[in-house]
Amino acid sequence: MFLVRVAKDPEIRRKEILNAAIELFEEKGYDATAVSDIVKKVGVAQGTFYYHFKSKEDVLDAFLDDIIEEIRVKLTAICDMEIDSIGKVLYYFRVFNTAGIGRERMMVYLHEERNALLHLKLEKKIYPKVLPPFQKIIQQGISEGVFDTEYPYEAAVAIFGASNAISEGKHDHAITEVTEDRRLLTTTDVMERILGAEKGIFIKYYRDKMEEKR
Amino acid sequence: MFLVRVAKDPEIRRKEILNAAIELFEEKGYDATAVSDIVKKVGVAQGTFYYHFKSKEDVLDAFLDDIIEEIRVKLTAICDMEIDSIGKVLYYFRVFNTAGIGRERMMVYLHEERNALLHLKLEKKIYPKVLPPFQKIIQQGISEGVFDTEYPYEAAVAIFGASNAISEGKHDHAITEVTEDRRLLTTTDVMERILGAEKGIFIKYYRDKMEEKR
DNA sequence: TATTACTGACTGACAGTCAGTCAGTTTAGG
DNA sequence: CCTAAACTGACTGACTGTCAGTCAGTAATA
Repeated sequence: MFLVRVAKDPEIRRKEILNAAIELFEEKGYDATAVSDIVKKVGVAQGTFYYHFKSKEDVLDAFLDDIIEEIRVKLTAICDMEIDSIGKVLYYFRVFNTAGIGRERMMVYLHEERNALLHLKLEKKIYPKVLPPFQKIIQQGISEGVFDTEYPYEAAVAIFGASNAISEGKHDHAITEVTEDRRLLTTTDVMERILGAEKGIFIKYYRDKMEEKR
Repeated sequence: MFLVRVAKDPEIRRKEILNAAIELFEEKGYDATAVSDIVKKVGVAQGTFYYHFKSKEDVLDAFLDDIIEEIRVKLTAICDMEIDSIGKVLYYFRVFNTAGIGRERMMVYLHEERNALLHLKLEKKIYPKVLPPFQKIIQQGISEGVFDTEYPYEAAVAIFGASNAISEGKHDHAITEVTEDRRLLTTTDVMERILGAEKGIFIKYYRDKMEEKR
């Protein structure tokens, strides 16, 4: 038994392998996906994998870079919009709620122990991409007079940390049952406080301008 | 070559294995520590390991349970103290800054990729232990009239998320250089805002009552 | 013909298994 | 009360299966 050997443009092959890997990562998790599974799915030899990727972790990095680049592009677009800072903050968060596989599934997925490495790497890689533009939005808000903080960078860091913790709590350790509505309410409340914004300004803006666009 | 076989009280043996494992985890990281390394260090056979532990992950869980129990005991003590909520909050955070190997080393350790599983598991396990008592402190503060929030639980979650994010070295790419002093300043600022406390109240209390005790 | 893409058998390291060993303890017969 | 047989459970270490990663060689292509 033998198969015809096909040589493809390396970029094409690389994509093939990467896509197969991503599908398997989403299906079985990173740990449980063997390199032999990936090459079987693509229909190439094990060596081909290592011709295109340095290691199994290297594919993971490529996967994460894809996700992060997708998000970065969207965020840059938001920063360049000609709207006020409140709107930008809300758009900014909408990107996270819809990015990648979709926040809900993504969140559960990231918290599975078989994806621990993926989780850690994503966190490490995404913050430097996301925080500087967010800081700019906050500074815009300060100029506009709607935000008031001495530490715009740390405010950005704190908001991401806090909102992440609030929405993660849903999956793990919530005492009170957390509805989607309460999550929105508490997250915007915390954001307003950290940014020194008028109480209720985000929720008001959200109800007026964001919801109608759904 | 042969060694005398020694049978010990299972609890003793278990501790021996656990301690050796912990030392190796701290030295080489979780991933890089092989079960064969652990048993070599204790001087027992591989099978003995699996007589006392279900799996390699099982030792990790035992290790984490140890750390968490140590912290839980300290936190409970703080909650039972007869002092005001501001003091309790500050003591609460001091426990985290000195717990385990020491915050600084622990933080670096946890962010190494070879410890990704350890990191994720610790996060998952520690929050349910830490948040409910912290919520109680916040409620005490509300009764005392120094805090003002409608969402004490989410405030607790947000504070942990935010302060973690600020100190976790997500500020690797910070524009301003982050000193220990700035970290304290920004963290207390964020806490005050989330809790609706008077501006500067934590820092003032810290400088007055906490620093003298060092 | 040279270079590039690819092959798949191979290696070494690892987590976990298992049939069997042996020191100590309990039981039963004298 | 002694002792030998039966039993228990901690322990052994060679073994298995799986996996990431390697490499000497082969086919396709420029």
